[in-house]
Amino acid sequence: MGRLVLIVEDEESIRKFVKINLDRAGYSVLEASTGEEGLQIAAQESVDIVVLDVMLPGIDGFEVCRILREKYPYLGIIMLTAKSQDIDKIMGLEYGSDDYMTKPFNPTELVLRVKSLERRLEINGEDEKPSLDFHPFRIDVYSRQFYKGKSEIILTPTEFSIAKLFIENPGKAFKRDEILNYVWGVDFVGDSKIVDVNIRRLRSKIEEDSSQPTYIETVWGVGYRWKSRE
Amino acid sequence: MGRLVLIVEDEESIRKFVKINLDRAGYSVLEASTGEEGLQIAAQESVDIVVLDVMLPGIDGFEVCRILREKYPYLGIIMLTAKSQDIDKIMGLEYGSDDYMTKPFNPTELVLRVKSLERRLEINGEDEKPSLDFHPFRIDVYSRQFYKGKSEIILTPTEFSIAKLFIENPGKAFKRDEILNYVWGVDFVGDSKIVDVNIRRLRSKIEEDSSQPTYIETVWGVGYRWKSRE
DNA sequence: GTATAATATTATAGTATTAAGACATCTATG
DNA sequence: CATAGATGTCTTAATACTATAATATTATAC
Repeated sequence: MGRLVLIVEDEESIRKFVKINLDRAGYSVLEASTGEEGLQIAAQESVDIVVLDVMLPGIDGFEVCRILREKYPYLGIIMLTAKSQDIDKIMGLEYGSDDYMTKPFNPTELVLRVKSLERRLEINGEDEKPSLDFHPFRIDVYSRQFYKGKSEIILTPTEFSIAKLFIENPGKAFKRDEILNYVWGVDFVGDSKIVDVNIRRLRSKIEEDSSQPTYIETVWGVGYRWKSRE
Repeated sequence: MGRLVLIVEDEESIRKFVKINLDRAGYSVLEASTGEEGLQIAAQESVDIVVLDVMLPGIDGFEVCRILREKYPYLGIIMLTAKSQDIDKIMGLEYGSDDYMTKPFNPTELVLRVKSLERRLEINGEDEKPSLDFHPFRIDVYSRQFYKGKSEIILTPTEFSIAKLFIENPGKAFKRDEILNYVWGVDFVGDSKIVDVNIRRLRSKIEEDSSQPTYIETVWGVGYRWKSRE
C-alpha cells in the first residue's frame, strides 16, 4: 500500500523536488509550506511519514516535531537540518525525530531513508491489516471501521456497505439499481429511492457540508459517483 | 508477545518520550511519577521490566530498586542516572539493577537496551509461559487462568473460550456466527443470541462498568470486537 | 422563464438489534 | 443424592436503524 508522506518545507523548489522523487517511488505525497499548515494536514489525513524542515517561518520545525510526536506516536519523522545543528538533540528525547538529513541532500538518499523508516515502522508498529485506502478515507474491513483522516466515523451497516462499494470503485458512476443490488441484494422489493435517502445519510456523516458534497457526487439522471482524484 | 514495562520518572516530558518509543517497539507501557506510585503499580500489575530514574521526589530510585529487587527477583530493572553517579554501586549487589543509562540518552538506544534485557530475562528467567498478553489482561492457556493486572478473574469455560478468541484477535470484528462456531462448534443447534448472553456475562466480570464497555465493543449489526488500542 | 423530471431533505412510524434480567435445566463434585 | 455453579432459553426493556412518504429544492428541456 502506498504510504502517505507529508512534506513540510517553505521553499517551493525543494518541496516540489522532494515530492517528485517520492511520487516516483510510489508514495502519495502531501505538501505544506508552514508548520501550522503541516500540523493541520497531519490532523486531517492519515499521514504515515513526515519530512520536516527545521527552518520554517512561524512555528519552527523543532516545535512541529515535538507536537507531532506527542500527538501521533506512530508517525515517522525525518528532519531536514543544516549541517551545524545538534544531532543528539534532534534525535534524542528533546524532539524525538526518527531520522535526519543535512542539507543539501541527495534526493535518492532521501527516498532510501523514507523507505528504511517505512520498514522500521512496519516491523515495530501494528501489523498490516487489509484496509481500503482512498484519501482521506480508510476502511478497515478486519475491524469494520471507517476513518476520515485520523478519526473514526461510526457508520451503520447500510452506510458502511455503500461506502465500501464506492471506495472499492472510485470514479465509477453507479446507477441506483447497481447500488441497490450490491447493498440490499437482488431480491429487494421496494423503491430505489431508498438509495437517495441512504446516500444522504452517508453524506451527512462524511462530507464537510452535505449540501455541497465533494466526495459523493450526483450523476444527474444516472446515480452517484465517488469523486476520484482531481 | 508485548511485555509490560513500567517507567518511573518524575519529569513528564522524558516519561512521555520514553513511553512513545517503547509503545512503538510493541511494549505495553505504564507510567509512574513517584517511587511510591511505581511500587504500587508493580504490586498490582504483572510488570516485566522497570525503567527507573534515580532522582525522584520522596523515595529515591536506589531505594525503589532495592525494594523491587527484593520483592520481585525476576523483574528487569534499568536505571537512568546522571553521568557522575557511581555505576558500580548501581549495577552491583547494593541495589541490583540489570542495566543503566546515563542522561541525556537516545531513545532508540533505550529501546535496544530494553530489548536486550528482555532477551536475557527470557533465557535465565522463568519458563516461556504460553500466555497471551493484551494489557491489562493476560491468559495462561495451560492453567486456563485469566488475569486482569495481577489479580485473577475466575471465568467459566464458555467465558474463557470467548475471552481467548478475542485476545488472540484484538481489533477483529467478529460476527455472532463466527463466535458461535469457535466457542460452541459448528454443530451447535440453537439461537446465536446465546452469544449475546455470554458476552454480557464476560463483560460483567472484566469491565469496570458493564453497561459502558471499554474492552468488548459492540459492532452494530455485526457482532463484537475486542478494542485494539485507544 | 416555465414546466417537468430528478434529486434533496425532513419527519415519522415501524422494525430489527442489542441489553438486561429471570428462570429452569443441566452438570460436575463431593 | 444434594448442592452450587454453569448454561441455554425466554421475556421485557432500551436503543438504533431504516423504509416510506410527504415536501422542498434543483436541474434540464423547451
